[in-house]
Amino acid sequence: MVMSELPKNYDPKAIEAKWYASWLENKRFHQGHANGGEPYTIVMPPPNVTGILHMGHALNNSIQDVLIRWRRMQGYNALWVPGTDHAGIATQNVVERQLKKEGLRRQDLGREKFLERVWEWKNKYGDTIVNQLKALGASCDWDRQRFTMDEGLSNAVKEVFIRLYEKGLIYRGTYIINWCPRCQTALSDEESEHQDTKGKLYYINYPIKDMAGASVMIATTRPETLLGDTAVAVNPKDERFTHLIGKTLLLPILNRKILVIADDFVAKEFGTGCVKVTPAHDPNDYQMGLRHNLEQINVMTDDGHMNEHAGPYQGLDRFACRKKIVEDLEAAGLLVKIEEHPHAVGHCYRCDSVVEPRLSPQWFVKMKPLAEPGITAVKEGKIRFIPERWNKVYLEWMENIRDWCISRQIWWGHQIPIFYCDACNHEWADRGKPTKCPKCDSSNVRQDEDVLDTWFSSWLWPFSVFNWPDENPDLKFYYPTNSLSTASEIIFFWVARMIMAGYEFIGDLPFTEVYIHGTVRDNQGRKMSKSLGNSIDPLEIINTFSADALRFSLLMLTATGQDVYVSKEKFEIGRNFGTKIWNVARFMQMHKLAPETQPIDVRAIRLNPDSWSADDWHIVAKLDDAAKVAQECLERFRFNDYAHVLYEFLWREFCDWYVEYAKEVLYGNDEARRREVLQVMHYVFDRALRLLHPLMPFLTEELWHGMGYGLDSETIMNAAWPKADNLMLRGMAQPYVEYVDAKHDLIHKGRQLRSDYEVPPNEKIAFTIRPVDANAETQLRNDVRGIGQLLKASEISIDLNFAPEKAMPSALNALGTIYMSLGNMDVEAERTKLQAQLAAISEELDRVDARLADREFVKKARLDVVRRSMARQEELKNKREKLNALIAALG
RNA sequence: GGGCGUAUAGCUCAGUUGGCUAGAGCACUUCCUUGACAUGGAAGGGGUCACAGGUUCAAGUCCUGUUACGCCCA
Repeated sequence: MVMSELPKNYDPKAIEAKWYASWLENKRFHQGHANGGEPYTIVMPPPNVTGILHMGHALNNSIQDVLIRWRRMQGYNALWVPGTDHAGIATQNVVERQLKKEGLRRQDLGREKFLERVWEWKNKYGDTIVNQLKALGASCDWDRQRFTMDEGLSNAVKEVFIRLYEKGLIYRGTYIINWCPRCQTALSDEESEHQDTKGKLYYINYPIKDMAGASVMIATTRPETLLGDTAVAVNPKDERFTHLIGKTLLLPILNRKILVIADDFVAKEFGTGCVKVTPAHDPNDYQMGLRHNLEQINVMTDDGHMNEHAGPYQGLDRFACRKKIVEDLEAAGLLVKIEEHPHAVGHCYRCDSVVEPRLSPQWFVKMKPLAEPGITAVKEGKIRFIPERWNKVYLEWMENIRDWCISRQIWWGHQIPIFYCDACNHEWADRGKPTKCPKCDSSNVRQDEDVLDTWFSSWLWPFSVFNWPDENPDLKFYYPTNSLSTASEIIFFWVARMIMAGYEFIGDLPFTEVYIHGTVRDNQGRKMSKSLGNSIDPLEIINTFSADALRFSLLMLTATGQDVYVSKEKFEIGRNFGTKIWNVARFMQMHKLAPETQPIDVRAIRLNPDSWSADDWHIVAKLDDAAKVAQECLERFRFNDYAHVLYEFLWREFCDWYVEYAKEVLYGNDEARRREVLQVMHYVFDRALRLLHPLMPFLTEELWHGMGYGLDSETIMNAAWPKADNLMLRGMAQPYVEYVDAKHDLIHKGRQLRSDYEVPPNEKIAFTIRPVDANAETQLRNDVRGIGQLLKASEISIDLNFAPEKAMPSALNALGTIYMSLGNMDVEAERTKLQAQLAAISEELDRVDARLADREFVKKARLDVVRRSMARQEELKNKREKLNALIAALG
């Protein structure tokens, strides 16, 4: 037996570091197509290079690690591909902040030098989160770690852009886009986050030209944009205003002449029914502008200040301008009123600035044609969201998909592979870095300045990590991948787009299952965020408890797809569980066989069921149950139930019952029994460790070796996943399982008697059991010592004909009636107790009687339900009879 | 405005296709340092399953409505 002595205390820090290093050194996570087998693939949602591990990452990556470790043990060619995302705006912001401390702007460095700085930053800090994932125990194939801006992935991006461009699905156009004045770039619709804001609705009079004193009242939430108004619109069906259509108004302050137009878009109910039209600053107004041929006047600069079209307000910040213009309108007597108006305002998802809808020339992807196959795939169930409800959210978005603004006015990212010839105005896409115009041969050639949206590289992730467009065996083997685990926030940004890219460029779906986990929140239900200061640092938890504790607790608390509320104390669950397992392992090690006997080969245990006690059968059957349930839970992404079943099995069934019961044997001197009980323990514990391994990889690996279950050259990572449903075993075990469950109840009842009569735990006391029948008698007789041990009994008598001579505290059980010998007892208290039980039983019996008397119930309920009711009725009647007898016996 | 989610013990949550006496962890009460473990053991208290209707032999579970909170989209 290769068994090393386990130290008294578990030291997770040293052990976790040791095993992770060993796994890496032995390339345990590495996989390739050449190893064959059935592939099981997960691509990790690439965290931002600027990222630091938060609870959301910890949860998501624990989930993925559980899945991949489980499949690996099942014998799949399991591959988990990690990587990081260049996170265009976020990373650029970080480096710009750094520059600012040096008193520099990126423009001071110029594009090339600035990019050098970003790469420097990336090389220095970009692996922070990757290293944190290692502390978590993530079993990713780090040899395959990718970065969205590495050479291969950049090629994939270029290839995709050019294919779409040549297909006519990428176009450049001037439209209203979401502009972040702080980041000074366009954003996609998804990157503009709507936040409910307590805004105001300003009612303003626009004087009618040549009609002194007459005016039209409009309502707006953004009064500063009136400087760019080129019309006022009313609904043509709105009789209140038909007389105004065609009239000329004087734009307040600027006194520019604008017309009143009629357009169906105007909602009669909103505001005053008259709306100002600002084609350069509002998407709806823009459309209206096109319909009516209105001028588009952009009144703002890139950084959110008013420009030369803003007249006296030029140079003011947009919000300062809002304030000023309202004051001026009031002074001019044109401001009618201000109302509170809660509404949603777009905010930049990177810097939280208020987004400015603004007319701007940008690149777009035409999405409708790309969406079609992705819609079909989910409708036909080829791709499945878990929980299912996300199907609807996804389909809703896909069916109403809008074109994707992909150009960003930043420097860090994939530069758009479009080139312009300034000599002949030719525009073309190019995979290389052309220096000459292919049309006129001029060298007056420049590349488009913009870079692509970060998501334009992430949407290719499931195949670009396998070096697409290069056709290669890994790509063939591992694509499509299997499970994708991610948060709901990212369904539109990423999941939907990956599906579209998969179909468009590979002609096949990127994954078959999308598990959407919940959001990690604090105890008050708030999202964890830096600004709220309510985040719990996973690394701090790993430090105070362990990575295993973090993983176990987190998953134990996460019901499928529901949000998780965590606080530091909750991680004690995992820590305590780990300690419990550690200690039971130490207990097993304490018990050695006599030195002259052949040692147990824990790696090749040959069980002897012929010599088993009921408890041996019971624990082996319960292990089989646990394996079965664990398997089902993992297949259905029910991680909390998976954690729970192992917790229950190891702590309750194994430690609390089986081990306690085994002590009677282990401290005895029947060597054959000692041997077999130890064998059963090792058999069960080995398998339990394997079942637990995906959740608590470090502790299980340490114990698996410590107990001698694995050789130095092996790892529990590759040990076989215990198969469940040993039908023959289950059939044979069934009677024992029923008996032992009843025995546990009997012991519980005995302990209740002790507690009821305040017998101190360390005081031994005699019990007598009157079995219900001869069969129970035999079983109990075989078990008296074990039962006595758990009841702390001085003596246990089994007596089929026991009749107490004087009043004794007693309790009923399926196996018999248990009596406790007490010097002198409070008869009245015992009577009260038994009568309370009798009342409860009678009450329930009445309900069951009534149910069974109901013909409709008997006729319509399922057979097994009726049967169970009848069995219960019998049982209750029985119990009532016996309780009456017990009460009578009290005298 | 539309959609989704949640409401079960003091707290945080499970509860699968309706069917035994609604469960767990934490917290709480009492007792216990017995030979794995006090990061532990034993026993216990605590629930009108948000509210109002309905369907059904049977509803925490299904349907309708109401309220509260949260999220997403416009």
